[in-house]
This record gives sequence, structure tokens and C-alpha cells, in this order.
Amino acid sequence: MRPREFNHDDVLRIAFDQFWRKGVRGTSLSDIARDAGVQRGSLYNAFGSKEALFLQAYERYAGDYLVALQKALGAGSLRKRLTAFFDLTITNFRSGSPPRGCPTTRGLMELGAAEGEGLDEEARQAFANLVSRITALVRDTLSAGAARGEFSGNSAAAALHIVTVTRGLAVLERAFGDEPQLRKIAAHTIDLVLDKKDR
Amino acid sequence: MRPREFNHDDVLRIAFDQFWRKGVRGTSLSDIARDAGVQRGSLYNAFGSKEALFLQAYERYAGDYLVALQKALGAGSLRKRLTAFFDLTITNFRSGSPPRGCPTTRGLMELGAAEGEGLDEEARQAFANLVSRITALVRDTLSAGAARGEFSGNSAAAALHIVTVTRGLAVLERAFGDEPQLRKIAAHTIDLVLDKKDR
DNA sequence: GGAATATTTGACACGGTGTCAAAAACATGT
DNA sequence: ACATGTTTTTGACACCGTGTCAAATATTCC
Repeated sequence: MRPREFNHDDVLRIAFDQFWRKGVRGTSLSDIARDAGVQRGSLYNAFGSKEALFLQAYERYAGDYLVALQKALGAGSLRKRLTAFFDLTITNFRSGSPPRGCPTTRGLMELGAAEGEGLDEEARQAFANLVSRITALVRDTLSAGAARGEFSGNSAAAALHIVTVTRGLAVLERAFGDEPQLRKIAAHTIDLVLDKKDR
Repeated sequence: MRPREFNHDDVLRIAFDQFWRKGVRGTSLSDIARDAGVQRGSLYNAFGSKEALFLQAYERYAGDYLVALQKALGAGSLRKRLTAFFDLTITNFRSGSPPRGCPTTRGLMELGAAEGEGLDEEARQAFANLVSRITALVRDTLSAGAARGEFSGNSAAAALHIVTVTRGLAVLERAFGDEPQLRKIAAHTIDLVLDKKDR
């Protein structure tokens, strides 16, 4: 066998970076190939299609992201955990390599991918999967908080609410790019869920 | 002058329909031209570019949508108004012409449009504009409700929260397509904002 | 060294965007 | 009625991106 002349993971990282910055439909395999110093055909040979390449890059990202969220949700009072959760979520919207005005939010990249006819059912499912897993993390955190008397209410409903807000924040970030306001909304959400009186 | 052989508004409606169903990047001007019985070149002559055509179609939609929202927010108790608001929002995700499995949610179409490098700054702004106007409508409704003693709290913050949730719902709809769950989240949000005790 | 195997490479077909000049259709003034 | 000017239509073109394919290439194993 002839060995690969490029590193599989390197390409995934480079590809994700491009997808993130320019959107899935906005980046061509030629772009990625150029950046990675690889021939375009090699990418097709190794990954099959742009869609498949995106899916692999996305899975990689989702895994890292979930680990980070788990860590954020794992220490301190319930309020601190939720605050850390929102912080990480909002930071993640823009964190990464490119400092330039990058138009695509990480948290919504999947939507750019899932625009085609229905071929990208897998992308939709991968995204749904990540949302489900995040929701489960938040739900467990709320349940644990409830057991310690820091929360009274429906953990499942509240978790879904919180995750919905984070997705909404991603959309607003995309539209306004106003991070301070996002943090206000996040704080307000925490207050609502934790039943703070002076809201 | 030679007169147009097609109706400007008809084309806008047909174009919006296609953009909605297949996403902005997923529909070609050839598709729209075929559907409208117009030559592709004529569209370029009349609108300039796909982006410009989308913007016009979107503005048209946004106007109609705002009117409908205003109506939904204008009658009954504050709870009824907010319920009608969420109902309309969720219904709008899928309402329209095509009954087939249409992958793109109306509420997020703009994101598909705003994926490019930065050329589509106008699309981003049009979307931000709609969000702002919706937020203002909700804020005013909450303020009016507060004046009647149906709500106590920060109207601006609550309105932003509510609109954030609707954007999040649009994302979830896209990912799961589970409408009953969306309605549950909406009801939960209303309860949170209106400070219902048994949540 | 030779065979088997996987990767690389370049060419190709196809479709979408956007541009352009020539042809066509109408309104107007004479 | 006819010529003129203006705008739309039409078809051709260049360019770029996706995806496929066969030939060339590099490596491992026997």
C-alpha cells in the first residue's frame, strides 16, 4: 500500500476551521486542499465527499465541545455551573483560530450544512444528537442541584428551555454580534430558571 | 420601453418559496426562472443578483410576518397574547405552500443566506432588523400588560428573552421537527416570564 | 526483484453564477 | 404611419465548484 501523504486529523482540523469561517457551502474543497497542501482529488479519495468530510470534522468538534461543557457544568453551586455553561457557550461562538470578522457562528454551522434537499439528513441528525446530549448534561446538572435543594422544578423542561435559549443566542450572535447583550440574556435566563425574585 | 413579460411580485413570491424550501444556496436562479416561466437573464436584469432577489423576497415576507405578529399580540389577556405569539411563530416555521418534507425553516432562512464571506452583510442586517422589530412588538405588549397589572418585571429583558427562545425554537424545529415539544417549551417560557408558581 | 494495493494526479463532465452584446418589443414624437 | 430611443429578452460565454475516472506513482509484502 502507498501511504497517505497527509495527516488525517490535520485535514479535519483545517477543514473545520474553513467550514466555521466561511460556512459549509461557502468553502470549496479546493480551499481546504490548498490550505492543507493536499490535492483535491486526494480529499475525495479519503473522505468521499464534502458532506462526509464535514461530518467527520463536525463529530470531532462536537466531542471536544461536549467534554468542555461537562467540565463547565461540574463544579460549584448550581448557579455557578449554569453561569459557566452559558459562558462557555457564548465564548465558543467565536473562539478558535480566526480573529478576522468571521461570519459563521460555530453553534450554527450545522445549519449551513443542512440546507440542501435532504441528502444531508446525516448532518441534521449529527446536530440533533449534539443538542440532545447537551440537554441531557444540563438536565442531570439540574437534577443534582434539585437534590441539593438548589432548584425546584421540572429539570427536563428547564434543561430544554436553557438549551433552546443557547440556540437562540447563537442566532442572535449571528445577527448582532453583540456579546454583552448575549451575556445579559444568559443571566436573565438563569434568574428565571432559578426563580430569583427580583427579576 | 419594452414592458416586462413577468410580474415582479409573482417572481418574488415564487423565489421566496424556493428559497424557503431549498435554502438560498440550494436554489439556483435557473430553478426560479423555470418555475416562473422567465429566462434566467431576465432575472439578473431585473434584480441584479441572487442575493438582491433574496433580499427583496425576504423584505416582502418580513413585512407580512410582522403584520401577522402584531395582530396576534393585540387581543386578550397578556397570557393569551403571548400564547398567540408563540403559536404563530411555531406555525410559521412550516406554514406556506409546500407540504413536502421541506428542510429549511422559514425562521432561519436568513442564516442560510448569510453564510458567505461578508458580501451578504445586507442579509444579516435585514434579519437583525426583523428580530429587532419583533422584540419591540413583544416589549410593548409586555409593557402594556404591566400597566394592567398582568406582568411585573423588566419588559425589555423579558422581550429579549422571549425572542431568543423563538429563535432557539426555530433551530430545534430544524433539528428535530418535533412540533409538540416546541409548544411545550413555548408554554414553559410563558410560565417562566409570567411568574407562574407551579412550574 | 516483482506483485498487489492504495494513493496521487490530471483530465473530464456537469451545473451554477454572472456578464455581455445582439435581437426584440414597446412608447413616443413627428 | 414611421423612425427613434429605451428597455427587456435571449443566447453565448467565462469562470468556479463538485464529483468521477483512469493512468501514474509509491509502498509493503512475498
